[in-house]
Amino acid sequence: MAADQLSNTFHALADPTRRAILASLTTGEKTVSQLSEPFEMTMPAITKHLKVLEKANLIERSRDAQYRPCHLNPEPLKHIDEWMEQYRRFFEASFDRLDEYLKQLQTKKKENDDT
Amino acid sequence: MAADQLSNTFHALADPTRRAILASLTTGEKTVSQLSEPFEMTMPAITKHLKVLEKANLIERSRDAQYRPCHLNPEPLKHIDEWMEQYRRFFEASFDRLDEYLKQLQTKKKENDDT
DNA sequence: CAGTTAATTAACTTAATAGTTAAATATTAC
DNA sequence: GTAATATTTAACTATTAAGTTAATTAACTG
Repeated sequence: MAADQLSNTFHALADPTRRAILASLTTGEKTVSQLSEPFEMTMPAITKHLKVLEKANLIERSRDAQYRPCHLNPEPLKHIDEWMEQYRRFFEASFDRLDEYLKQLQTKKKENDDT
Repeated sequence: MAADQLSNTFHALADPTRRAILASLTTGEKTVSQLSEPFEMTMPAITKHLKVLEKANLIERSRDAQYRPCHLNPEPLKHIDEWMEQYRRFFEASFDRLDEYLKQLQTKKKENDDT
């Protein structure tokens, strides 16, 4: 695998199990057992996937008793988003961007209304 | 490699040579020789990279005499952008999105002024 | 300290990647 | 039809990836 960080990140994302793990971490920290629960795969396999995600800097780990909780680090995704910028004009009209922004504002508004 | 399209796309992007090829295609169609020119790599190696990009549907090819020109297909990048949506809130404040939209509007305006 | 739970490491297998060189194919140009 | 150019395919090598089972480490629990 190429040593550059963008390649590491894309490589880490090129596997459905790893993407599912990331998605699972959007709701907060999880232990390895919790993360492995949805998959028909042994724990060592999950450990390896976590190593790939960690190498790509997409997750960070801590220690809590026997547990090694993981949490999401979104930074590398931001870099992908920035890399994508040079291609946006090829697949996206500028007004779609506004649409999206307005949708986000509405979501924010609802969140604020709720609290 | 996993069979799903998103995995194929991420895999194709996980190599600096392939990303450089894509970037090169943003300025228009190129032949294989033209694409291989910047790289210290044999033609068959480039052919293989093109096959990976083609499998990911990131490029399309035609025939022009001996040449097999390639052009960019941005569709899979759009899918990545959509996939990314679930993570944007983790790395991006909503006003960044507005900033970007306004920048795009300015660019469009300039383009229109020029023509 | 003995036992249990959580997670990792080691050793191994199988398949896929990324590159090479040499040969083959397709098209044009004379 | 022969030669030249552009590109691909074949055959091979070395490395990495993704999974397994079995053994090990780390920390808690009684």
